[in-house]
Amino acid sequence: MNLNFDMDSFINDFEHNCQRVQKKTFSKNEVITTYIQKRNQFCILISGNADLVRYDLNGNRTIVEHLSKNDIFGEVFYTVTTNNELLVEAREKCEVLIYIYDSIHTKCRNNCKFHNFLTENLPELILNKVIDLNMRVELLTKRTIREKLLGYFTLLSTRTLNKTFTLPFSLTDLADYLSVDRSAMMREMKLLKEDGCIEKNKNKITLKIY
Amino acid sequence: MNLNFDMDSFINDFEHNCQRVQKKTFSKNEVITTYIQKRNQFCILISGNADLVRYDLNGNRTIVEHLSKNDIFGEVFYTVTTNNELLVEAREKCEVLIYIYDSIHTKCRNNCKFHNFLTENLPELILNKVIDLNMRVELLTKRTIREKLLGYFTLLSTRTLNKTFTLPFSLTDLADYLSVDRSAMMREMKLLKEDGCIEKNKNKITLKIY
DNA sequence: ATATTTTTGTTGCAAAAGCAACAATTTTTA
DNA sequence: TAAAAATTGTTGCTTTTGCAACAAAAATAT
Repeated sequence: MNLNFDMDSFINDFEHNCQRVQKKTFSKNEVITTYIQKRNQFCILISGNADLVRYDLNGNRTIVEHLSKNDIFGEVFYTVTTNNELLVEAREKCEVLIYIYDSIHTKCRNNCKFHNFLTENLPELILNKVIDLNMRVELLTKRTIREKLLGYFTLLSTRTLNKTFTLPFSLTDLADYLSVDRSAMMREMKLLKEDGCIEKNKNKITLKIY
Repeated sequence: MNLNFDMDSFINDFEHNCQRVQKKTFSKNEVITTYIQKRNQFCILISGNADLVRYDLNGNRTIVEHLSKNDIFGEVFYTVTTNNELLVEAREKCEVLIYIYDSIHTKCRNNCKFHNFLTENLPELILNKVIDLNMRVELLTKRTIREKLLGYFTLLSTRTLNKTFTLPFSLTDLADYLSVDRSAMMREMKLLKEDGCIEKNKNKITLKIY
């Protein structure tokens, strides 16, 4: 995600002098956090990528969000009404800033770097989150698997400024992300190839239309 | 939506001394704004309610968002990549604050009330937006019409603290909101009644389970 | 390097959802 | 208040999607 400020240099300079912020490292497949109880946790993904996943009662897995560098997450963004469990799973080695707060407004007593950073940049971080979520809603409201696939491919193509791009995750995960059955998605993908809409080998896709 | 600050009293006191903010009134069915071109429009719905709708190439209408008092909207929240048109339609008489800005950071030269208000309260307003959107994603990722209906009803029941509640829009709109075919939704609703999961007359629903 | 696990690709069949069409009711408008 | 428009409710049929199961390929772990 493109930011108007330099997160990296902030992170490099960041001294850990605030009791309420921690920097933690997670290895592949570790659970970074869960959204079970309300504890006002707010996290920033500094490096790596992760997924927010939900397992429902029928055993379906849904990738609710795919998180990459500079994305924010945490149960502050949720009213925990669901009866399904939400987990954030590291997809590769991840560095995460974890922060607990009472309110967005509450400033740290010692006027620490991190709080100044937050006050300054939170609106932009959250705004980016809203933009991401709106694109997610756009995708999910599409009526057919074909439209969802094409919509997602168009998104990736636009982002990379290239008709050819690599999927950020496996096809199994893609189905869980689009919230559709994997075999049905594979079938539709085959049809898209046959119709000349896409080319595909492995996780590399080329959009032939639009 | 419950806010930690008093929007109403701000609005009442609000004097229109900033060139970049306008307060406008719209009557039922008027188009409040469109998300066609990038012009950094950011709006706050002061009263009434409205829908953000999309019409796709197959003639399907989707209610992307249902907006009510204190909700924020505008194309700042969108990267306009879609080829479908997005419109905000007033569902009843609406009062709207419309604001154009270069960046969240840019402060008004005359240090006006509105800008102070924004600086102070924007994080909370946007945070609420994120929470809403996450619930929306939760709903849309559900796999069946039945699950979507029950999920939505549970949401309304939780919000109103009551097993019986009135839908905020017509059944036709509900289908467009859940992004499913209306007749299929009606059929599922009938089954829900037959299975004793809900009771229903007109737009009043009672949840019998959970 | 080999065994194990995960992912990919495929299919037949079943279930769910979409489409079209229409009548009945309710709401809106003239 | 009568006419027009929109919403609700329903159904038969078609299409799409999901499910289950399996083989092949690839990735991962031992």
